[in-house]
Amino acid sequence: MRAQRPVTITDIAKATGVAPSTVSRALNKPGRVSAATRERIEAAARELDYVPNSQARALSSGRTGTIAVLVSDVTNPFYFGLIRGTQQQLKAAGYAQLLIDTEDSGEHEAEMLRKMRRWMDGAILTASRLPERSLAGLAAEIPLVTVNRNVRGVPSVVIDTPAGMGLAFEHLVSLGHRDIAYAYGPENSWSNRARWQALKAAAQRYGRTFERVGPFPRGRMFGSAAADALLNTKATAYIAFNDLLAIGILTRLRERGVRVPGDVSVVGCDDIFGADFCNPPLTTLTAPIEQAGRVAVSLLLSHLDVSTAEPQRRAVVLPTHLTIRDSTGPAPQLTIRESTDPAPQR
Amino acid sequence: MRAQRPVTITDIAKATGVAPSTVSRALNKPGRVSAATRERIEAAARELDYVPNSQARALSSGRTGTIAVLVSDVTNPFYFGLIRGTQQQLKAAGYAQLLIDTEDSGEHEAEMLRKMRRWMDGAILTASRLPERSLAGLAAEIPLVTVNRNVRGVPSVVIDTPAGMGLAFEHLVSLGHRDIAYAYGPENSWSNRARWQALKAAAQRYGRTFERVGPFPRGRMFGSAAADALLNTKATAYIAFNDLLAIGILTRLRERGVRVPGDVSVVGCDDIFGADFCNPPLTTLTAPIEQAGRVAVSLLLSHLDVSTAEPQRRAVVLPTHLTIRDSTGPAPQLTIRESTDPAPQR
DNA sequence: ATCTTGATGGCAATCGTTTGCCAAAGTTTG
DNA sequence: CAAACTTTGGCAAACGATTGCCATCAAGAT
Repeated sequence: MRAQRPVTITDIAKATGVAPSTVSRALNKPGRVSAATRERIEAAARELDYVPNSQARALSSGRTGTIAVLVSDVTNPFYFGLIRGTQQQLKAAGYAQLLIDTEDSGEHEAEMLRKMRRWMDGAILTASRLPERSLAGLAAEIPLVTVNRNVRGVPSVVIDTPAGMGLAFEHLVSLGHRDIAYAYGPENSWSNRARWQALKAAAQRYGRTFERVGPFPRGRMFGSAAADALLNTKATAYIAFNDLLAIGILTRLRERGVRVPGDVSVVGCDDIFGADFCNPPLTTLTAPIEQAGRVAVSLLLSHLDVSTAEPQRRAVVLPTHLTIRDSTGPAPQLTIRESTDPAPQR
Repeated sequence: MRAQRPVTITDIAKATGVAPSTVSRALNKPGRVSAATRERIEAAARELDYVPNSQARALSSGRTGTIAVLVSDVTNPFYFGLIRGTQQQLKAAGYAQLLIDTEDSGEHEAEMLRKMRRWMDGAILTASRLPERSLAGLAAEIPLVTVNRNVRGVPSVVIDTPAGMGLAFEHLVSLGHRDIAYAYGPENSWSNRARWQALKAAAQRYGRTFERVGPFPRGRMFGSAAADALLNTKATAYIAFNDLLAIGILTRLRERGVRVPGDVSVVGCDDIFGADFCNPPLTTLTAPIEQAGRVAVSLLLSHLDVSTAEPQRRAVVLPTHLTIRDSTGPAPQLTIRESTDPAPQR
């Protein structure tokens, strides 16, 4: 009712009898005007319910107060925590969050970034499908932080799932599993490749045979294909690219009458929403997802402020831990599918 | 690399030898300039990789090309589909989506809306906690569309879960359940109240006794309290405010050794991510959530364009359907907790 | 008493785009 | 052929804030 025409800086100037520039300074550069006038101006601003027009501000100052967060698929539960983390931290710093769904396409991602580079002060790429060179090039134009993607020259926060993979492997080995298989995720996922590499290394360390099925696209529904492929191996324990896939695998195994963890064990990755109440509850590598979002924002914001100062481009690594639930158990004494195991213990 | 200083409309004007105003018109009002010059200008724009500065545009035209979507909690899976729906439709219309988490607080919601009213052309309120009068007042200032909230004068899209409640009730009755209880959700939820009302009406229609426990706050963890409270009633079938609560209830029942659906049946609401793979898979009222998001955007956008034309404020109602999974089954012949049932069949 | 200096506030340009208004064409009509 | 329109393009004023530069004034130094 009250706000017919929005209150501008000029209205405040008129009300207090100073120039618009003084109002601007009083509100933004505290030291630049005398305490007395500043207080008068602040009072008037409050009184008139003044809200700065960010468009106008952006036009002259060049900063928009908006940070874009790009996710490859808003409906992927992995991003829930991430989004919440960024949201928290951004709000605390007075920034708005522009959420963009790149639909898992690198081109789409690049186009969005180009189209919107003027709308935002910086961007957080939570699952970039862009090649390294494009990323590095983009980073030269817009302040960027990547999550779970490590590119030289671009600050990043990565969740150290690869290290966690060692833990998962160890866990399965300690349960007596000798043959372990990995359900490989999408080729375009950096995390997937990193996890696979880590796992291969772990297998080598323990001298275990190790297979891989896939790649499988993102999404729970492909768990069926993955489960079938996994059952075709001689493995008794499966590690899935992520929880979504793992849950899909669990569902399919149940359909096919394979008991978990009686016949086979399953380990997921990320500990997303649902991992704790699926059937059976999933043993998984718990990632500090929300924290990753917060850290990514801090990183970005620190780069924004001291843009001219030292480059301070950092890569933050966040540790994970293994959460053991009911989907893993001792290896079956006799493999249900094959009994061929004449090989010595090691 | 190429884009040192961003290309402006003036650059194009210079390149083609026309005035900036002509460029603006060529790009925005196709009919206003001759086809020949327009083509020349478009070519130049393409050539120079021109990206309009939305801030400047917003400043003079008053429209920002941004729509805010307010959710009460980004991590609530209910919003996943919604966000995806709005995202789709907004992108198609060339708008950007500004996602805002109101943290389930009406004050926070109002403040955000106030602070950001200049950043956006309109807002979609997916779970407003604001009182009716505030909402109506706000709608006078900013184009608004509500989801699952019906306020006079504010266009809305509501998912007709109440009608679906009838279906759920019927389903349980047909399975032989005579005593049904509702796990009441948060008081500040409009949907919750609407569902409760519908259920009461259904109970009356069927002449069944009907109890209610709660209210319970939002969130899965409160399912434990709800389950305990429900077990304290003589009901053999439970309907939960939403799936999140239902899943929590399921978890607790399992803990307490109550079999579902052997001992009691459970019905949820919304069919969120997870409802199909929890243990046991949840019978629930499937809501067209994603569609709701899309419709909300269309509604809002249509209001934006014809602001001066007929008011055409509408309320769209989306139907739901019952998805029967494994959490509901025939009523137990003999209640496990009580055997007192001397009453005649009806 | 004069000069320097620092604090304070105002003027005016600027950011990039849109849009009302006007002028110069070209086109139709009587 | 003149009058009356229609196109088409340009000028210049917004939009609301920021900021470099200058003017003023008071206090301190000489």
